[in-house]
Amino acid sequence: MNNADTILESLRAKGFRMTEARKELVRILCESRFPLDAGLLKGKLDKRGIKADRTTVYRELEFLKENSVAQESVFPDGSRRYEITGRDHHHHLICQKCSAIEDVDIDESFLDKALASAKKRFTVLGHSLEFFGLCAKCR
Amino acid sequence: MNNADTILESLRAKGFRMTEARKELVRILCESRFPLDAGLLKGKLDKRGIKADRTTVYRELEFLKENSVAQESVFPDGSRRYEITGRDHHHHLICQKCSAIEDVDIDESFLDKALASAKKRFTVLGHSLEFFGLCAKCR
DNA sequence: CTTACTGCAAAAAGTTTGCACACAC
DNA sequence: GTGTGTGCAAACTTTTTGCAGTAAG
Repeated sequence: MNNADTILESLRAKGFRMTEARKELVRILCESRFPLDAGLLKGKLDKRGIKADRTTVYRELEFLKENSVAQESVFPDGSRRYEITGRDHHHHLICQKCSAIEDVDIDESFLDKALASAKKRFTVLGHSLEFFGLCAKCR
Repeated sequence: MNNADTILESLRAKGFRMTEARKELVRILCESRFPLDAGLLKGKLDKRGIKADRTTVYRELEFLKENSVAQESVFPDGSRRYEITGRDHHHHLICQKCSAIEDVDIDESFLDKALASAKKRFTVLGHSLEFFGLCAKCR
């Protein structure tokens, strides 16, 4: 049983229904190596022959977010993107020219130290860190 | 001569015109301790009795960005915000409850090291790093 | 007087909402 | 059958564009 099926099974166990849009969105998110926005997801559904309204995609993403299946993040270009949860915490390298997106893992232990003084006056719950520049093809 | 006047003078020296909207936007950006989006800037102009259309605000922000007077960044909530350039490089702590924004300086020397391997296949030109959580009042 | 800059109207892009209907279970 | 999930239309938010008119220098 692959990752998508595991996720879908746990949703079903919670009493949620298995619709084509839900199943395929979870599969697409599991297969993607980088975060996708609502428009891209709608496009992929179309290509796979799943007809679902824009509204359904937005509502489903909200649903997946609420159920901790997908995580939302806003990219430096303003796009609101979603990726499957459960992956190791990581960040992205975004090509300014061709919009290619790669994962990058960085050691964040420094962040705790660097934020030590700030944490006295602020409870840090999370962060957003993305890098932009040029990918191998475009530089 | 304060910072805003210095900036305005250099713009005038380049042959650009001194309009009320331009002068006041630069002043507002200089005075603000955190980045503002187009809507907030429009509101501040209104309060100060400067009537300028939304369009003018957007065009002026584009102009200030092109002339390196203001820098744009997209916040984790999706808002596109602007702050005056020339300040030391820094990041922000954003309260999820009341939307308060504070500056935070962190030592980023680690980033170079952490990105060493990624830099072999990607030219890193910049990054966006914001923290979110709860401010002193809200936690 | 020249043209940078502006306002207004309209469009575009992304996202949300209300409501009746459909379909998963 | 029950209620979750859907499509459609419309509204909303944020940003952009075209064009004729205004005003800074």
